Amino acid sequence: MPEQIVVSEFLAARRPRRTDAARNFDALLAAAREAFAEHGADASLEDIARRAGVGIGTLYRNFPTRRHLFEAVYANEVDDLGRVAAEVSGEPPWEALAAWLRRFVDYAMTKRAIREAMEGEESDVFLACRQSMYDAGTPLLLRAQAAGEVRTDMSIDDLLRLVSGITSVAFPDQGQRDRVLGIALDGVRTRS
Amino acid sequence: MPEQIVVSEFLAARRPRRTDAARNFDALLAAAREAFAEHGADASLEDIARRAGVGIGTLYRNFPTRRHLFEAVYANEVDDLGRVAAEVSGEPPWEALAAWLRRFVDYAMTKRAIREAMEGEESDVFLACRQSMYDAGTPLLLRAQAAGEVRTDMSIDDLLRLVSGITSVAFPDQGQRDRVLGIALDGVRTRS
DNA sequence: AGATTAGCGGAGGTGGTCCTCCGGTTCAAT
DNA sequence: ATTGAACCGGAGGACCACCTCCGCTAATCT
Repeated sequence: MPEQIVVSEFLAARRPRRTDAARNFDALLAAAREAFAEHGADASLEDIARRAGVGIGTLYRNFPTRRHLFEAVYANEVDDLGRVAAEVSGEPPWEALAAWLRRFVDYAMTKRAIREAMEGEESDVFLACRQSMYDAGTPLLLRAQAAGEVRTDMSIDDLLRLVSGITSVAFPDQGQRDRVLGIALDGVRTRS
Repeated sequence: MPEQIVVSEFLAARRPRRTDAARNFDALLAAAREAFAEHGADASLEDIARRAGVGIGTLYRNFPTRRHLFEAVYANEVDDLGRVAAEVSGEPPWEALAAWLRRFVDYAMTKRAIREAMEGEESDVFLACRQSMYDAGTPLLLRAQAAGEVRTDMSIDDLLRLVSGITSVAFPDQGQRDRVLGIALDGVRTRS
């Protein structure tokens, strides 16, 4: 099992074993994901508990601090990203990279949160997550560069910051977002 | 006098005539600019008053609601942008556009705020500001397109959203931000 | 200089969020 | 079915931001 699963293992370890407790844990995670997507990283914790149909005490038992909760949600998303990278690795170099990046954009929750996570103070979990994202994307980038499809004067860090910037801006419709992302990616490709 | 000044006229009309009041007004605007840049659009109003060395009552007298204050700061910035557009209009097409966009990025305050202003509900002032920005940028874009320097399948709206996306992401250092911006702008240029 | 009045500023009421604590409830193991 | 432990949920105190209101201050005018 590759690196990418490490994060969710960390999550699974914290998931309670009793059935009702586990259900609440999942509900909280889902509600938090939703709330963070909507209001950014400082959504109201009491609102999250409400959405999850759970008392505020339960939230605090599972996630002693806002950061714990935030990290848990984030880790979940990042894990998926690793899985997608494996899935697309069969495609031609450029298509694989583009598909992965498009998926990167689609993470609605992470839309706002990823940005706030990249700035700000680092925690172990955030560092691990970022590393995991980089590990997932780097092979795709390197392959596209080796194939002469992507300019060689940029790093995975540059690439993800570029894309997450576009992700964090509001667009009236999805079509425009795709168009603008396409333009940015044209800058990433080598000139023919 | 072109369109761009309209916004600051609106501002000047609201500026008190008494000297101490005018000073407070300016201090509040400066403090707000700073606070919004730092904490985003929901910075604490009491903190802003404190920074300005002014009572909270004074803040509310000048700006009855947070939106009023926000709009005032925003209008100020946008106005400058119009002025810069006029300044660079002598440069060659591509250089003029690029210089203007780079200036666009530099507006630290607007960094976070512009993004939040572009989503969310529209107000008259925001619409006017956006329009003013578009009015300033459109001639530069059209000229660069006419000169065959910029792809013709994108609008000023696409362009500003692209750039403001990059603006809203945190970068470890200014150099990386410039590099990434350069890459995105390569996507904007026509292929030679 | 004195009167006038615009403007100041902060005390305090309101409401929302954070987080703790513990009496009651529900699960699971026997 | 019973029992013990794990878990639930929300009442409540601390805190902070918002915004109003009004007695006081100081700028402007004559």
